[in-house]
Amino acid sequence: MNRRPAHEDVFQAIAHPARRKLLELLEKGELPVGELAKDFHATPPALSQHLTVLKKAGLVEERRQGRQRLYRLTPEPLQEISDWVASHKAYWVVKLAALGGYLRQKHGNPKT
Amino acid sequence: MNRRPAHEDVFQAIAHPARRKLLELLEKGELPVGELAKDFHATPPALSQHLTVLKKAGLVEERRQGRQRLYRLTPEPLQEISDWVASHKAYWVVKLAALGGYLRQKHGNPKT
DNA sequence: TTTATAATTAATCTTTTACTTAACTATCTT
DNA sequence: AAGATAGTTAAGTAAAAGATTAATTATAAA
Repeated sequence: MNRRPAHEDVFQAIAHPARRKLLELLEKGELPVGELAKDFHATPPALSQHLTVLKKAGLVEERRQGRQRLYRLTPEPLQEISDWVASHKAYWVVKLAALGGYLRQKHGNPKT
Repeated sequence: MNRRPAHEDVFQAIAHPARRKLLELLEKGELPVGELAKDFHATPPALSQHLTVLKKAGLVEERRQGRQRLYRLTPEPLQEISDWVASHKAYWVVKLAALGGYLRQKHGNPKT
């Protein structure tokens, strides 16, 4: 069945809030670990390990410059999340809209 | 800082492929556990435990009918995923488009 | 060349996750 | 009432995830 190993799974990678934060920080552009560390309450090894997870999931790439390591976002794998959301959202929307309709009937017309 | 406990986190809940599959199955409508089990290679307790995770994340609700338990999708918490994707996708798109541009320059014009 | 800096890797520990088997609860059928 | 059915809860275990401290690598500065 060839399932992708958990440690390369993008759903898994974004499951931890610390890693989502890292991705968000990297939207500012390529940054050295030291910069990431500033906005981040964790020891250097913990940070490094989270970055490794992101790297294995293909979400970041690393480049060395002097003694710094610069990380940049490579967002392509996030497409898988986006696709999953998109392919199911159609259903949710109907579902949630139906709930909205129900609530409007029940409580009056908050948002005609 | 009031972080939501991991066992109620929707990102965590959808991180496991088995749970994503359950959500997808439930798009067909409310179903008893036995129906879910058919499309699902797992022992009853394993299935039950995955359903519990989904329930704690607010993604499904359970209703008893005779000796069956019917589960239905309550997709509202998935909005958090959708919002996260939406709020970052703007950035990815630029990033990926830029890469596309780069590739076009480099390899000729696959998709003017 | 020694020392400092930036960050990772290694080793270890704790906690959480996922799964399993066994026992249990509730309902339905006979 | 005695099974059978549907599913959960409990208890135990193994593996994975996350964090920590200590050791290591590579580069830069003194």
